[in-house]
Amino acid sequence: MFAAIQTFACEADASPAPTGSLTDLMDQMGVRMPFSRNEEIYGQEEQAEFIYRVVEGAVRTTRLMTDGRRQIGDFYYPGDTFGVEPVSDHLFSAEALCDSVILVAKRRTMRDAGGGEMDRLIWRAASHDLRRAHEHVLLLGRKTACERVATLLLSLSDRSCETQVTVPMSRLDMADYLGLTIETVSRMLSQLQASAVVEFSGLRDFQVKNRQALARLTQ
Amino acid sequence: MFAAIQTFACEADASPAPTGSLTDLMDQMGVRMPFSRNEEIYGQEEQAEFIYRVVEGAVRTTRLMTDGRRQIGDFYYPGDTFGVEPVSDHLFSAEALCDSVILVAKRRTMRDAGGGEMDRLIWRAASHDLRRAHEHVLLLGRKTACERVATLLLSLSDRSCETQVTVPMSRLDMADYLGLTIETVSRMLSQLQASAVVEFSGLRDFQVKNRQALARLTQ
DNA sequence: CGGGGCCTTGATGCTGTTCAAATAGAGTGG
DNA sequence: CCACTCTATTTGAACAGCATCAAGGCCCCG
Repeated sequence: MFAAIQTFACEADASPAPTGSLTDLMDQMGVRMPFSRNEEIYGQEEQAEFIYRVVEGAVRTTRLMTDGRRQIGDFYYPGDTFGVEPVSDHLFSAEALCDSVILVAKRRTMRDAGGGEMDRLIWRAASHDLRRAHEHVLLLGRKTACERVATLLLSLSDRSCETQVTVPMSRLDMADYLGLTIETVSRMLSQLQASAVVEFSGLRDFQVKNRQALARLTQ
Repeated sequence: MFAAIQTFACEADASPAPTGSLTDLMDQMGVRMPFSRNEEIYGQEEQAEFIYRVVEGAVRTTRLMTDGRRQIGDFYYPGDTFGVEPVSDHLFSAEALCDSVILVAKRRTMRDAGGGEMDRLIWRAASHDLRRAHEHVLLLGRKTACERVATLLLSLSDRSCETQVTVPMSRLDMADYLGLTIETVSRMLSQLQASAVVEFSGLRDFQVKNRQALARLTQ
C-alpha cells in the first residue's frame, strides 16, 4: 500500500519548499498521525484550529453539495502544507488519498512558541493555494475535457523525478478535480494514449511520450 | 515581515471591510487614479509592486488564453482591495468595469511607513480572494448554467442595500466569469424572469421577486 | 431618424453526460 | 497458485445541455 507513496516522498521539490526552520518548528510542535485511505483528516465546516503537512502519502480537499455532487479543491503531496483556510471554519474537508502520515500542529501553540515562523508558514501555504485556485478556475471555466486531463497529467509529470509517473488518485478523484465524469476522463486518457502523447503501463502508471504535444494540449 | 498576520490568521472575519486605520494608511500613501471603462489597471505578468482599492466604480480581473478564450477571476467593488497576488507577478490583469477611481499605493512604501498595517491589509485581501476562488471553483466545476447565473444574481443582490439591484457588468463579463457564453447567460436570465424569481426593469437593473427560490437555485 | 453596440431569441450541432454492459485488477480464501 | 468476488475502469450508444451560428430587437446617442 505504501509502495506508491515512496515515489512521491522524494518529490517534494515542486511544493512550496519548506525551509529548515519551518520544518523544524512543525516537527517540534506537531504530532505525526497516520490516516488510512479515504479517512477524513478534517471536515467541512469544522473549526480551523490546526495546520497540517503531508509527510507520506497524499491528500485531497473536497467539497460536497447537498445532492452529492463533489468538487475536489486540490491535491497535496509530501512537503505540502494544507488546511490553511483563511477564515475560522473550513469550506472544504480533507481526506487521505491513500494511507498517509500527516504532521498536525495546533496553530495557537505554534504561534506562541515560534515567533513569526507560524505566520510565514501560513502565508506561504495560503499564497500557494491562491495561485493554484486561480489556475484551477481557468481550467474549469475555459478548458476542454482533453486540455483538463492533459493539464493534470503534465502537473503530475512535473512533480515526478522519474520518467515513470505514478497517478496517486482514482479516476473519480481526477474527474471531481477536473469537473468531469469518470467516463470522460477515461476516454481522454485513452485518446492521449492513442495519439502517442502518453503511455500507460498500468492503471496508475504512465510515461510521457511526447512532452511538447502534452504541453501544447494544456494550452 | 508578516508578523502582523497573526491577528488575522485566526480571525473569523475575512470581509474586505476596511477598518479606519487601514483606510487611513492607504489614503495617506496612495494616489487616487481615474480609469475609464475597460481601461487596464495592471497587466497579466506585470510585476506586482502595487496594491489597489476601488474607491468608485468596479473592477474585473481577467486572464486571456493564447487563442482568445477569456476567464474572469473576480469582480471588485468600492471598498475592496485587489492586486494582492501572492507571488511576484500577476496571473490575471485588472480592468475597470466602468469609469472608476482606484486608490493605488506602492507596497514597499506602505510597508516601510505603516509597520504591520500593510501585512494585515494584504493578508485580509488574500484571504478574501482565496475564499472567493474556492467558491468559484465549485461554481465552475459542478454547477449548472442556471445555478451559476442564480449564484451571481444572489451575490449581487446581497451586496446591494436597495431592493432594486444594478448589474455593473455586461453579459460578456458575466459569461466569462461563469464559464458560459453570452447566449446561455441571456437565456438563463430570461428563464429566471419567466419563473418569477427575478424581474428585470432594464438590461442592468433587476429586483429579486422570490429570494427563497433564488437561494435554492444556487444550491 | 438612423447607426452601432449590446442583448435576446431561434435553429442546429457538438461536447460531455448518462445509462448500460463488458473487461481488467485487486483482494480473499481454498 | 488458482478460482472467485468485488470494485475500478473502459467502452459503446443514446441523450442533454450548452455552444455556435444566424437573425432580429432594443436602446443609447448623435
